[in-house]
Amino acid sequence: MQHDFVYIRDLASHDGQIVTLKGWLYNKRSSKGLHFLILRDGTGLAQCVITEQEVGTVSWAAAEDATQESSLVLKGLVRKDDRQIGGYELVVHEAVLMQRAEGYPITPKDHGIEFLMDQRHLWLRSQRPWATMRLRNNIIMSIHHYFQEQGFIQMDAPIFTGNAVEGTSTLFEVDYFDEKAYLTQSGQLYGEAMAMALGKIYTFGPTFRAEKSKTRRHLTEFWMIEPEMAFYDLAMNMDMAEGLLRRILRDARTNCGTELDILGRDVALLEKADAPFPRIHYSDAVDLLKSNKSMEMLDGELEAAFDEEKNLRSELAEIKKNYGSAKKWEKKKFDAREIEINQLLEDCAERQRNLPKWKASAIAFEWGNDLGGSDETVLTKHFDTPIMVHRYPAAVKAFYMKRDPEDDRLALGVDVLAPEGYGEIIGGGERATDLQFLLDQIRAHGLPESAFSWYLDLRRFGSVPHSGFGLGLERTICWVGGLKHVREAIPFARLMSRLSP
RNA sequence: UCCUCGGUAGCUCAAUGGCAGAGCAUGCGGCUGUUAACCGCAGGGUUGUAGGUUCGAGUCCUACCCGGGGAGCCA
Repeated sequence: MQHDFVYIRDLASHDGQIVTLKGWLYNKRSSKGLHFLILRDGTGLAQCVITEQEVGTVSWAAAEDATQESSLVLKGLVRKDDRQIGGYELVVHEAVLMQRAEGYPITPKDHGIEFLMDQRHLWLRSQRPWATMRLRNNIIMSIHHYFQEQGFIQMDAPIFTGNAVEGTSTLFEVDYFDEKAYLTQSGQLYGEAMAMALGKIYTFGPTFRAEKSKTRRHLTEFWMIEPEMAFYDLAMNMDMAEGLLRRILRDARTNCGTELDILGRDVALLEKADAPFPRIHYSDAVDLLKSNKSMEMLDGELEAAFDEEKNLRSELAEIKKNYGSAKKWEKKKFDAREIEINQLLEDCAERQRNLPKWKASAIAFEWGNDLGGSDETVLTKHFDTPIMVHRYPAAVKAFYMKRDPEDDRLALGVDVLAPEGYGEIIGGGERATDLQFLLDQIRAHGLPESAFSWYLDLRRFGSVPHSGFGLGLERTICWVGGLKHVREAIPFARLMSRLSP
């Protein structure tokens, strides 16, 4: 493709040349007869210097008038400058203002999450979303490469379904030509049919849950990757899941250095996570959860939260004491630090509330329960890598799970829990193969047998051992990128309280 | 649905029950190498809504509305 302009990303290869950049004004700093235009073009940021003496009146007026997010065409000389982020700047010879933006709402200053989510269509232009979307793209490509290189076939499950898969989640109901239909909560059962036809397949598509969950880990619409493999048992399934995650980690570290830097991600933690994942039997997980080691860890963190609060409060008192005699620029610093301290104090208070609850939950935990969110967090705090907890009590898992031949109370399921409190990013397991067992399970779960007749055909005609899992894309992006909320990991998040933009 | 925290200028936040403020953004002025540039001036408010207590309410009480993150459920 021939362009009459170059991208900021490619400036290094145009050192000393006259080029044209097209983009939007990200920020502007000015002095007399001089503007520093920070241009954004989707590939990166570049500082473009324009001097009144060296350009015509039309170009100078364009630079004078340009406001934040105005669209611009800038022609000039590419010059190496080590002070710049990209290492290069543009000495502008000619500037054209395509459109003058007025009142761009996102100023170069802190904003609250609600305001930013209302402006998501514009917020995507900012640095953090820019880095996040590029990381998302990289992770998506890692997933495709990983599966394609092993001969998997990508095929998608339907989005409209006639019945609930597991009978537990709340689904979105839609009118389907006067019939009830639901938006899919999982392509799992269809994936099994496709695996019986093509061997190894994976789906990659949207999934919908109508749960009223207001947390940093939940979306009502999210993207899920669900591989399904014929002739794979639980151990092979776990190998596949671990291989996928470690591939994602490796590719992100190789390809997304700039993005992870913008996101402020501690890359050393990602490096540590790229090591063999411990595989923990449910019973061992219960023991670890209730161990002295866990209790000491929780006590230690609670103590740390109180210590931190004490230090923050004395710093705050110190600031208030010195505020009156401070110079103006010092007061600005004090104000900023005070806001920061207030936020940290809220974090401390939350930990002080949560940690005793987590401890109580761990103490009260009994073999046979499902692991709750806090229990998972406690377990993962013991490790630097994701952990794979396998063989859960069958009672808390879906009807299609195969039972453990060594302990009929257990199902051959596995959850992969990411470190640093990110929690469950994969759920999966080995599927039941016996027709009569599945019929019994469907009845025991109170599910309509008729809806599963096609699924049961998979056991009537050449039933084989098979396994698979579901990977939550946004949760994975959060973990790799060190994000706080899944809503940052998708361009336009759909939440209980948000359908727009 | 429950628990918990919050709602003050366009944005981020201050304000012992006692004159509603700062920074950023915007406008104007100054400054020829700035890195969220800086300096000066100006405009900008029904303190979420409705009641109540009080000489006096942003602040205390009651109800409601909206939002944050946590439980349940899950990826």
